[in-house]
Amino acid sequence: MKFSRQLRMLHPREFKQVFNQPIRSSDPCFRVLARVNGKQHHRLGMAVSKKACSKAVGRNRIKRLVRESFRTQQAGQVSAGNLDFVVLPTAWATNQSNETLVKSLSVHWQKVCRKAEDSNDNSPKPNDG
RNA sequence: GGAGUCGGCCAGGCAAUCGCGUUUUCGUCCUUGUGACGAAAGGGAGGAAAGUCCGGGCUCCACAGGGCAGGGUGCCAGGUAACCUCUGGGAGGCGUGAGUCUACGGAAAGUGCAGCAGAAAAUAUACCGCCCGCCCCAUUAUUAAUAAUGUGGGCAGGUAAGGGUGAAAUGGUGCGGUAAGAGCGCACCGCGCAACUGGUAACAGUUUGUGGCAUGGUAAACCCCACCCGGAGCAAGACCAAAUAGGAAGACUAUAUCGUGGCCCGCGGUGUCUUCGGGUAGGUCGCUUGAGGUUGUUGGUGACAACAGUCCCAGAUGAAUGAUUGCCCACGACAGAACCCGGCUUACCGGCCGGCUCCCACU
Repeated sequence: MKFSRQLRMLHPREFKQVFNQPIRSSDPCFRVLARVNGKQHHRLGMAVSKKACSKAVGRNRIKRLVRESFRTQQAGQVSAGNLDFVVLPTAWATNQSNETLVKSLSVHWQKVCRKAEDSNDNSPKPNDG
């Protein structure tokens, strides 16, 4: 699959929308936030802080892994509505191998999509969990 | 062969599949454009891209001008757009040597500073000593006065040889000299000044003359001297332009105020008149052809320069340059361009090449 510029979130206001009322998924490596975007495709945004990784080389590595994972897995999946994803790596992720991070991400994608479908089905009812 | 020293180079490789920017070409579509989509081909991080410590280019402020303040540089010459820890040379320190290190101008313009130790730390001084003289004491000689002697005491003076302190104590060694001593005198060494010679110069000298010898250290303390430095930075700056708002440009000019930077001068705007276009979000440019790389020739010890040929080698902007698999090996460190160059500094797994020095062995 391709990963063109249209599949990326480019403006601060788009990030703000996701931060507003997101679907969450987190583990020691990443926090993933998502929200239905009402477009023809999923979109990806990243926020890799200097706090998470002080070296530019490390930040680039994480961003490339996230993009690659998104491209190979998420773009093919069909869910109730297309989503905007924002991936926030933690400082812990800096020291992990590529393999570990890729595994972690694929779990996140599935989890977020399932949650999105559930909330779409149950949206009329209040959640009594 | 071993030890060392200096310089240069590389920064895992190959293949397959998938993917991201960029440039060019071609095709399709339409709203005919700096368009969208697709295909092919080319190219896609570093030696430090880093730290932002210096120096420039470039942009705007006046064409960056005068003065004060402030800052930088600091042996000599050269190279450079400019700076430097660049190049060559000099001096001094270290090393057997190849080499290497040096904030390396001025302390007889002035001011300041120096713990402990030591007698004394800057107009030299005199603690222990050494020595002359006088007085007392003791002993000996002597009739006494007196004289001589002293591991003896005191007073006044002469000394800086010797001792000890310190990072540093007012030239060193020897001989003469003297009461003891002293550049007091002499020889040699060292030092200062002048001349001469060599060198563009710093500086040097088996050279000559002269001076008995002075001006201790510290200027990464103030300072003095010489030379240099305007400020801000690509979020510079230029252009296109929704919403919104009513100003903007040119000419002339007293005060006040702003641009303007640490300050003053100076310069430009706000004021008046004339004429109609200005501008935030966002976008485009700036943005990579350059003090460029590379090959050769010539000049130079060299840094480097000149000429000729040849090449185009990242240009992103929520920010591309990656992932997976297989094989090989030395098993892969530090680390990611953000306007561009020249240096410096710091980080770093390892590997390769060359010059030179010393030691050992063999011929």
